[in-house]
Amino acid sequence: MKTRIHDVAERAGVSMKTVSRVLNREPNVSDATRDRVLEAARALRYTPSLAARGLATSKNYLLALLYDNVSPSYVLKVQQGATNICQESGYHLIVRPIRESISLTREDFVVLLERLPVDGVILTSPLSDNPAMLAALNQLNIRHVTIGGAIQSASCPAIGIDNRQAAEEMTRFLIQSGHKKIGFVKGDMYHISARMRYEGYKTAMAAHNIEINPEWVVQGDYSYTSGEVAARDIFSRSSRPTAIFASNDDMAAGVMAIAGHMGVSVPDDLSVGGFDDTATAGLVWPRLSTIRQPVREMGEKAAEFMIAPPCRENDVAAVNAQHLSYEHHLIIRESTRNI
Amino acid sequence: MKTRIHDVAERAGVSMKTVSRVLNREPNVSDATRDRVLEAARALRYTPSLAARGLATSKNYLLALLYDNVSPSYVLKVQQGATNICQESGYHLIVRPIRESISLTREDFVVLLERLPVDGVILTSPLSDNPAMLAALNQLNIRHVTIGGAIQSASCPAIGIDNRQAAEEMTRFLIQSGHKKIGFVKGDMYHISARMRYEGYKTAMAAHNIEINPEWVVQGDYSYTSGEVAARDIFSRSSRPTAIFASNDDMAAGVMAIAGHMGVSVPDDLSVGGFDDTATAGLVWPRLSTIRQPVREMGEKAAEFMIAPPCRENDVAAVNAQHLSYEHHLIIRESTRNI
DNA sequence: AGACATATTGACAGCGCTGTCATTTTTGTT
DNA sequence: AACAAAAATGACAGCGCTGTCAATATGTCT
Repeated sequence: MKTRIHDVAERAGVSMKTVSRVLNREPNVSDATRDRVLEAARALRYTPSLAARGLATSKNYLLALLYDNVSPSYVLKVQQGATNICQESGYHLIVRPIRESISLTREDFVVLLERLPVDGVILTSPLSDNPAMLAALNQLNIRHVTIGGAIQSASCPAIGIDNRQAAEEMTRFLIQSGHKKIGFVKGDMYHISARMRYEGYKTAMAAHNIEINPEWVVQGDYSYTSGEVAARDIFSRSSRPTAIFASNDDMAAGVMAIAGHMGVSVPDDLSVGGFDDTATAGLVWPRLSTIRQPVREMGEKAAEFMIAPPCRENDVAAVNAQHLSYEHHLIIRESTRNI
Repeated sequence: MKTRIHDVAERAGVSMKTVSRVLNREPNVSDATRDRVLEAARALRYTPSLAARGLATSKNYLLALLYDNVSPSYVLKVQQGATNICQESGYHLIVRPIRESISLTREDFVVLLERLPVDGVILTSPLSDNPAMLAALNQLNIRHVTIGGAIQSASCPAIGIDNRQAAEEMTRFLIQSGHKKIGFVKGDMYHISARMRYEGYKTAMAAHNIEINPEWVVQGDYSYTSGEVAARDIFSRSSRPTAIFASNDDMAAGVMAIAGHMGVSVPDDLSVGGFDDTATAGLVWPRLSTIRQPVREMGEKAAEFMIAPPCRENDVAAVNAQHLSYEHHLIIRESTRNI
């Protein structure tokens, strides 16, 4: 039925072990032998059995991507990046949506992780910053990497962008476009990113000596609906801002919908800034000015970290090299304008 | 380190095989023994090794979800449904985005599938209808199920909705709202769904003796951008329709964006209908009237089909029972109105 | 040429589980 | 009580691969 390593060995006239060596790119195989083996393998269309290999090496050749509740296009981009890398290395990516992760305990996560036969776990925000999850991972001694969570303070490889600086940049852009009355819609504060983005907004405002009107700063939760609620809230105040910076695209889209509904024209009466450059940003009209993160690349790097051999415990430099902050880009579209 | 079945057997005072029987819910174990084993397993926090089990049974306990290029929220819902079921049965779901699948040959797919160590493959549209993919699957004798592809004619389990009837329903709804000048944006004709939706539109129009103006029927490819292009095209004609039925939400959103841009007010000057009820439908303003598919349930059913023991070859009834057409729902929102 | 170091190769056990089949225990029947 | 039939249990091999370590081939240096 299925070809086994034994068949390849026979055809190439070598031992199984030698075939194994060639297939795993181990050293100490003569070029002639290597060629012979590779050809035999190709001719027989041999693919090694993951299960057998896993049993022998006590590896699983599987990574898990865990996510909760973030925007679909974000998750899918991470997924795409991670599978790209997995593919190259003979790994596979298994996915697990986890709903309402914030209400789960460490024990819940332990149970979940115990039955996940993987060599590494990729966490996306808000799981990236979930202490119970991180504790469970450490307890079970499972390698992991976070995307979009805290970076400097992380005790594991961590990948993201400088949310604070990016938010500062967007805010500065609005200010330089002539806006002074700038509202802000906060994201779910469970996400470190939400806190950093808020910080960035405040920093930029302070740097330009613009006082923040607290009536225009509203708590959201990163959902479209919360953006709508926030916008209704802000528009019901005695005075209105000329710009609103929503800390993600979905909320920005919510703001725009309500603006449209209330006869506030974007961008003529109101500039709206988003964050993430998800699919949403290009779907609304006018299209959102936003901050782009290189999400696919981040997914790739995360998988690379999990597949690469673990670096030595004491190698501080190597560990620091796993705290990776990617560049972001301010994308200017039609939802913002000079005044 | 990790507990093995041997440890559990020792603790329960039985043989390994008996533990195995209990864990796999095999018959012929006395209740007393079963309880003892289960307790021992729980106490030891035993989880079986997928690799070892896989090697012994020549199963992989993995399913693959293959997708190309459809809307992220759609894919994610299928994913969610499928993982739900996998979880219950100790399976795991591995994902594989496949880009530009239409340009790949059977041989490409064979190579791809050969290194996918899975027990079953779930295909979403447009892969569901890709003959090269289906041929590869059959050649390698890999179980598979399609979602959103052809149903009656499928040679494998197939899950979907009656696209034709759903499109007919939407069209009828527009007609009954007083519209006669109804345009249509076709989807990518590689998708069977796109063809069926177009059929449904034509059927409904014919049933009401309304002649279709070919100037208002434009080819799109299911993308947002193609919706924009289509709208520009339609609006540039000598006369304009009062309603446009775009055969998915993304294209409908594109139509709405261009309408907004050209001063055509939705729904006052133009009603717009979408299809799929993806996240997009709720993100645009006004929100789209559309057709909802029970996507999560479809993902669940697909996984169930792949996990359940294969039905006997000659059991025609059982095979037909695997051609499953789910109910759709017409969702009326603000993008359409009576005239 | 001989002695050693080094590079290449192979034999074999064993990873943790389940299938097969033999064995023991229980149940049912007369 | 004796026996057959059925239920419960266990011994053991082997799934396909790789790690270990021993064996052999090749090269290098006096």
